[in-house]
Amino acid sequence: MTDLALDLLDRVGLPDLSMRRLAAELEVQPSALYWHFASKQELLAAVADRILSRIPQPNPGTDMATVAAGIRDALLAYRDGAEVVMSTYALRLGARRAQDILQSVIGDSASADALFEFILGHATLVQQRMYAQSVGATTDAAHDPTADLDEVFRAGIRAFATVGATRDSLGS
Amino acid sequence: MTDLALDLLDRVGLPDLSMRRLAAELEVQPSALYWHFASKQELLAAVADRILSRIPQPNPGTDMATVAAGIRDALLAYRDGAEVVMSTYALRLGARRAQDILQSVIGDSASADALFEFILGHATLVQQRMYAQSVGATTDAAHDPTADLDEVFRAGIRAFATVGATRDSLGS
DNA sequence: ACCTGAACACCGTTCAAGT
DNA sequence: ACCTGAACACCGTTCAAGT
Repeated sequence: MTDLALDLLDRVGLPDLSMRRLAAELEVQPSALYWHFASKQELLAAVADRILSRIPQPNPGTDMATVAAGIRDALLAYRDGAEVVMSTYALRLGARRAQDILQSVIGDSASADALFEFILGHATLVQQRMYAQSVGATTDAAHDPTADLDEVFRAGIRAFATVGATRDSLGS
Repeated sequence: MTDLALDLLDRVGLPDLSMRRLAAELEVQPSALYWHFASKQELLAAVADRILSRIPQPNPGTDMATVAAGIRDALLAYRDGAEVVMSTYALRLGARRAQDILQSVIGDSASADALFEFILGHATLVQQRMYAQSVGATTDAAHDPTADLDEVFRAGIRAFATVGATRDSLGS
C-alpha cells in the first residue's frame, strides 16, 4: 500500500497525492486508509522511508561527493521525493539513513546535518522547478533549468569538501 | 492587503493561510481576492517579497557569516516565512534580493546560489520543527530543538566560508 | 480484523451579475 | 473599478455500523 502511494506520488506529484485519490486507486473508501495509518503525515513518513532506502550503502573509501550525489539521486528518483522527505525529516519521523551515512564520511555531526540540509534544499528546489516548467508557470521561458543546476550542487559539495577532513580534491 | 496576508501568515501559519480565511479577515467574499491576484501563488509571491525586504543591506566590508545570518533571520522573522520564500523562489517569481546580496559578498554565482539553498533548507526545517513542537507531533519529546540548531547553521556557514575568497575567519 | 456510508468542516477557482 | 452570490470540483478526518 505504501508501494502504491509511492507509485501514485511519482505519477501525479505531491499536490495531487490525496487520501481520496489513493483510496480510489485501491478501490476502497477513503476512510479505510485510516485503519492502516493514523494520518496522511504518517503515510508520507512511510513513503519517505521507501525513498531513503534507495540510498546506496557506501563501501569504506568512498569520497564525500559520491555519497552526497547518491543521496541527491535517491531524492530525485521519485517526483517530489525531496519535499516528502523534508517534511518527515522535520517531524523527526522516518529513517535517519541519510544523516548516518553522511556522518560516517564526514567526521562532525553538525556538518553532516548541515550538508544534508543543503542537499534537501537543493533537491526540493530542483523538483519544484521541474513542476513549474511543466505547467509553464515560470517567468523566463527562455531559460533552461537543469543546465546550471548541477553546477550549483557541485559548488555546494565543494564547500563541504573542505570540512571532510579525511580526503580532499579541491583546486583553485 | 499583502500586509494583512503577512500578518495572517504569522498568526496562523502557512497550512491555515487560505484564500477564504484571508477574505474573511478582510470582510469580503473569497472571489473578491481574484480581482487583485490571479492566484494564491501570486499572492504568496507578494508576501515573499515583503519577507525578503527585511534583509539588511550590508555595508562594504561585512563578512559572509553576518550576511548569511541576516538572511536567515529575515526568513525566520515571520512564521513559515522560509517555506513561502522557497516555493516562490522555485517558481522564479519574487525578488532575487537574497541571491544578489550573497553574490556580492561571495565571488562565484554558483556558490552564492548553493549557500542560499542551504540557508533556505535550514530555515524551512527549523520552522517546520517549531510547528511540530507546538502540536507535540515529535518522536522524542525529551529533546529540545533550538539548542543545536544554531550549531548546524554555523557548521554550514563555516563550510561556505572557505570559498568566500575575500576574507576568512576559520580556525580549527 | 478490516471496510462502508455518511457526515463535518473545510479548500482554490470561475463567472455571471451587480454597483 | 471592484465586489457579491452561487456554483464546481475537490480536501483530511471521524465514527457508527456492517461483515
